[in-house]
Amino acid sequence: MLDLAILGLLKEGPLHGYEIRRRLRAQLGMVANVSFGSLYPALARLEAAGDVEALASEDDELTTALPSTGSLSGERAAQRAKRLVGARGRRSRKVYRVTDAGTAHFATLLNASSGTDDSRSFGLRWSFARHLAPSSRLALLERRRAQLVQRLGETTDSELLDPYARSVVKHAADGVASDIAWLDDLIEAERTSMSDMSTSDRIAPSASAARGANSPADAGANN
Amino acid sequence: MLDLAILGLLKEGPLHGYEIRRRLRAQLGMVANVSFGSLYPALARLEAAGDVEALASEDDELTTALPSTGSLSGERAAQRAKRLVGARGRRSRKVYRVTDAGTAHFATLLNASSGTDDSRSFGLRWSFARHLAPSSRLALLERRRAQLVQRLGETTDSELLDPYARSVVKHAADGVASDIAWLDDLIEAERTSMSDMSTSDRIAPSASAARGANSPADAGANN
DNA sequence: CATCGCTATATCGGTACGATATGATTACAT
DNA sequence: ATGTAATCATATCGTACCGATATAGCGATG
Repeated sequence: MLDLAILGLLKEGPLHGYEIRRRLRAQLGMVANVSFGSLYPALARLEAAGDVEALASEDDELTTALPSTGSLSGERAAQRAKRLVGARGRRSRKVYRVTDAGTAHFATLLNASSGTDDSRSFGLRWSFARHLAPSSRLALLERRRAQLVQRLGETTDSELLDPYARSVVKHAADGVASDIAWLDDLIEAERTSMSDMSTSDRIAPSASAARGANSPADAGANN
Repeated sequence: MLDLAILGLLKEGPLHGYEIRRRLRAQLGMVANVSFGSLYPALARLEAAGDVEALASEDDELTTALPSTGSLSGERAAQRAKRLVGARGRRSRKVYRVTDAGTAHFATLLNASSGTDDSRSFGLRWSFARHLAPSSRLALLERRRAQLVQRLGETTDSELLDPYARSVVKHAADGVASDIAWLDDLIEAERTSMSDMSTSDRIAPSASAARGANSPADAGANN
């Protein structure tokens, strides 16, 4: 569940652990709240499995790609270059790059029909939906919708609970209903996108639900 | 986080593990989805800590208090009573009862201002809010509200995300906003309840937000 | 210059989950 | 009646994640 986030971020370029966490919290902080205690073991696990590999931390074009560490303005850079000989920066940060096996593993995780189905897991999957084929996207949405409908059906909204507990259950059920409505919107958008793709020209640069997504499908649809 | 649920359920009467899980999923399935792999270790942990103690499984007034196991209609009951001599039932189920130390621990957990603050933790806490003093209830609500407001503020809703990820972040932010609105309603209800309590008679059996809750405050307000 | 804060990696203990094993009892079909 | 499927009930194992903590280099502030 965390391997997916790491591999998905690393697909856009090599990063080190601290920066992975920074970006995950900045961009997907609402969805995945990852901590160091899980991130570094996950990176070690992925490296042992051959899904990622550690670069030698050359920090040649890495620091230029990371404006966050910035504030090195000329004189600072010279001072730093004089102090740090060769290939070691502040604390020898380990920069990871995704391998081919890691790309395959990412596709497997993203496309997996089983696994845990809590809201954070789905949110993470859907935030990488640009790497899925349109049919897989639709399947993922409808699978998730069926799960939520089942959850709503299992709600007993019984009156034997005190008002506080009942309030919690009611609010949670409202949240699930809101999720279902959201999924319905997404499903409709995906459907119209697919029909637009099939009926119009191959290159239709506007009015698509997936506008702005590069490489619309690089993970095979295995179902 | 699970100790709270177990102790809260056990406050209403002794139960065995399987039944604890059954009730938690039936009543608070939206909030706490507990599994055996965490429930039984938690029970053993609580027993080792002295917060609960195991009864000898007499199943005299326990099975009568559990209509779920039912369908024992006369003849079945006689057959069963003949078969099972004395104090052991189907699989020697261990019935737990909360101790005084467990009650104190429950109050501590419920009243704790620190600890994890995810939505499931708060939902569980609030579903036992009848055991809190009104001032503690209000403090809990406003603490949670401040956390959610901060979460919303940290959202960057940046446009550098692709439409799929942006949709997830947007929907999550909407959910947080909905939670804040819900909390505002609860805060207002608690405030009016407190002012009603202070301005009207001591015994006002109707028009209270906490109507139906027995023993309105048995956990001390420690803050 | 000393201390604080940020960057950066790593480990530890505890908590929770899913899968699985085991066994006893009940329901149901053959 | 007998087999067999389902349910009740407890327990354990491996794994994942989190919060707290340790360590350490470095820039900025006072």
